[in-house]
Amino acid sequence: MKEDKRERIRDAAISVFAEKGFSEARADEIAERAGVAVGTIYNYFANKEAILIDIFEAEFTRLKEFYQHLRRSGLPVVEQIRQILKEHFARLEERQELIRVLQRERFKLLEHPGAEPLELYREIVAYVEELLREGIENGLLRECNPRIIAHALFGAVESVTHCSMICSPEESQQLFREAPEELAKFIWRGITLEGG
Amino acid sequence: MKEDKRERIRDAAISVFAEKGFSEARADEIAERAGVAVGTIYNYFANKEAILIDIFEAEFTRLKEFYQHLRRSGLPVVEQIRQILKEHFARLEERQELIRVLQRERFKLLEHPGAEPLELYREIVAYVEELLREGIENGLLRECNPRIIAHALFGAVESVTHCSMICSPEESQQLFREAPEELAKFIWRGITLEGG
Amino acid sequence: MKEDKRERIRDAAISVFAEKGFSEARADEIAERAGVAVGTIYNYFANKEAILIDIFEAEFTRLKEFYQHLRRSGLPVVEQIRQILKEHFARLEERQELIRVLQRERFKLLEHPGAEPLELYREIVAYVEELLREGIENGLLRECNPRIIAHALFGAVESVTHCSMICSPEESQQLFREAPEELAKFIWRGITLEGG
Amino acid sequence: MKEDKRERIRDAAISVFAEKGFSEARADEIAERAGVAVGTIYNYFANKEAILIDIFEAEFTRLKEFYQHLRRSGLPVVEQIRQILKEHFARLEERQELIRVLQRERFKLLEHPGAEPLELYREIVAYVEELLREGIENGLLRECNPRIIAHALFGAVESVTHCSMICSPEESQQLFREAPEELAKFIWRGITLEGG
DNA sequence: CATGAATGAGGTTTCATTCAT
DNA sequence: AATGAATGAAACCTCATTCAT
Repeated sequence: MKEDKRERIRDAAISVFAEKGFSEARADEIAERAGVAVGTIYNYFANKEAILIDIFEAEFTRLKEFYQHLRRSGLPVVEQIRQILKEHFARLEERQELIRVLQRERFKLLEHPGAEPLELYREIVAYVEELLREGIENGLLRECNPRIIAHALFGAVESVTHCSMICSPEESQQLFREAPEELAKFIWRGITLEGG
Repeated sequence: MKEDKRERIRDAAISVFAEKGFSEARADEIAERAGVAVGTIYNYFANKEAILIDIFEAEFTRLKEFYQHLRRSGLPVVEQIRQILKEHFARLEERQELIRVLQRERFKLLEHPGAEPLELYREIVAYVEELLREGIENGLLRECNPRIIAHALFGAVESVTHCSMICSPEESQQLFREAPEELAKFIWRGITLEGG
Repeated sequence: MKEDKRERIRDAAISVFAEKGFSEARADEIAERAGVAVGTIYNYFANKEAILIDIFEAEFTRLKEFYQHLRRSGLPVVEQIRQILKEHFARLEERQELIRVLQRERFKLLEHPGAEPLELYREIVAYVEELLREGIENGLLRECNPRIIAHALFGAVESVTHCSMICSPEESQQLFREAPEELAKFIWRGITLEGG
Repeated sequence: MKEDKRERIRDAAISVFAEKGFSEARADEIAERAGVAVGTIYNYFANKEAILIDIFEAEFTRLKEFYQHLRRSGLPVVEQIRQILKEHFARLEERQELIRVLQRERFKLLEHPGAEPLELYREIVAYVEELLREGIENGLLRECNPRIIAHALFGAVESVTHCSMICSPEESQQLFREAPEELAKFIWRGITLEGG
């Protein structure tokens, strides 16, 4: 019950942050959408920014766990990358607003250089980077700068959100249906050896 | 002289927006960096948001012109894409702060659905989309959804900015040197026909 | 308690408006005199102008009720006019600042042509106008344009405020003592039939 | 030519003051309506308030001269009062905006207790007051407090402006036609001896 | 723990006034 | 004398945060 209220506040915050952006989001509105009084927010979070940090931390922790799990799975590199993409798109579909907040407010992480979320983000990218490196070493992927390509991979996936920004809701729906397959192909070709 | 002052205000705004984000940027600081009084800002722009919109509009207009020029050039698709990447990275290198603002505040465009900048952005992506479509029709590029891939292309390129966010200044420098080549390869493989 | 605070803010505003005029009245000073923080004002009123409108509305509603009550009283026209003057001067004595604000800022009502206060003001004058018309029909008052004379009646009464503006506090006091009687006579002679 | 420009600025100010009130009147708009640059205003007036003071002073000086002239005319009291009303209404008709400004901003005079305009205003009322006193002494007017009645007289006349505030332009026109006669009768009966 | 009225620091914007041209 | 861009003090209002109930 207690944790439930914290959850509700966070979800309400996600919804408002996604819509107006962090800075324009008012505590009143978060409280209203969460169905609590403004004061209650401050029983669970130190301040508005703490909610955002918490959102980042929760999602990045979740992602990190996913990657750790994946690594321990012992699946071949190819399959791991496939799983990553699958996971990403599944998450995007089920929690569009959350993903939108993470992308929209990502720059705020820089204001807390030593804090948890940025560190987690680094680790997440590092996992992918290492995966790519492994793939290269195993002769499965082509030679490349794994850090750059790891980011490019994320960038390509995230672009779907930007795309949905400029098209109609109907086009958006179609987009979300086709994007996983399209991007998987795009990325796959981008990183595998010719003829691989 | 007059246009010069407007320019100085805009550049100062870019610098502050890049650093703190639009919402946290204070008019005082923009004025200070521009070397003018606060009031002067409002002789050139209706309000703080108008500066941001102007920044978007100016850059997107510039980009649109570049794309129009490119299209009229009659260069082969391959070469056009090469030029686009070259242009993007050159711009990123010479105006990092500007690019950072465009990426950071892109979501604000949604608040002005009918306004110029969003329309320009649509046109820009549409150019790339059409270029891809042309390449596909000519048998130069593989079959794909050109809209999705157009965005993915942008996303991959933009990811460099995010990458530079999480690494040291030295790593960043190296990154900017290597990224163009790396991304060109990644994208090229991602869109060409096998063995193309 | 809550309504009490709203009241205190309104009264403080009346005091400042009377002294400096609406436009020169600063929100800080209203808050200070009301014994609240600036922000508290805006928990009760949308903005500074809303306080003024509220002042007009409250007083005009009060007046309208007085006139409605009077009309239902069935008193003879003569007595009704006597009551109106009595009421006016009593109100002037007990709430000089309020009356001063109503007179001073009356022109601001024109900026809200369809709003409540102007409408109430119209109704109030209309009551007097009709009363005069009734008196004329009954042969108690001389033939006249009741609308013009209704306004003239108000104007004459209000002039006391202007008079007090240009004389010393001592003279003012004497003025307030003598004015009711003097004006009653003046008005009475002005509207009754010769020898009435 | 020089005096002409000063005049144009003053007239423009009257027009803006009448419309928006002194405090809401912007120097830019006065300049625009006067057909000069903002800076030019300050070559002729020390500041915005000085224009208002000047407007008051000019009109009150004019009025004072009229009253002085009248007094020296040796006309009978009755005729003098008739002339005063005639003059008032003529002025109201030819310079409605000016009259509106004088009435609207009259309270600002209190902020300059020792200044010329308030002094002139005192003198003007004093003339009428004395005229009334003379009439009473001569047995032409009824016994009354001449100061109060002098103000009441002004108040009644000024009420026409307020009346025109709440009615349609067409009603206003009719009002201005009928008011002089109506008010003259009202006032005359209010101050003369019964059967006078 | 929950509430929500109160707080007041702080930011945006306005606009009277100046002064270099 | 005329100009109008530049100035910056000042005012309104917002809204994250607190704390008494």
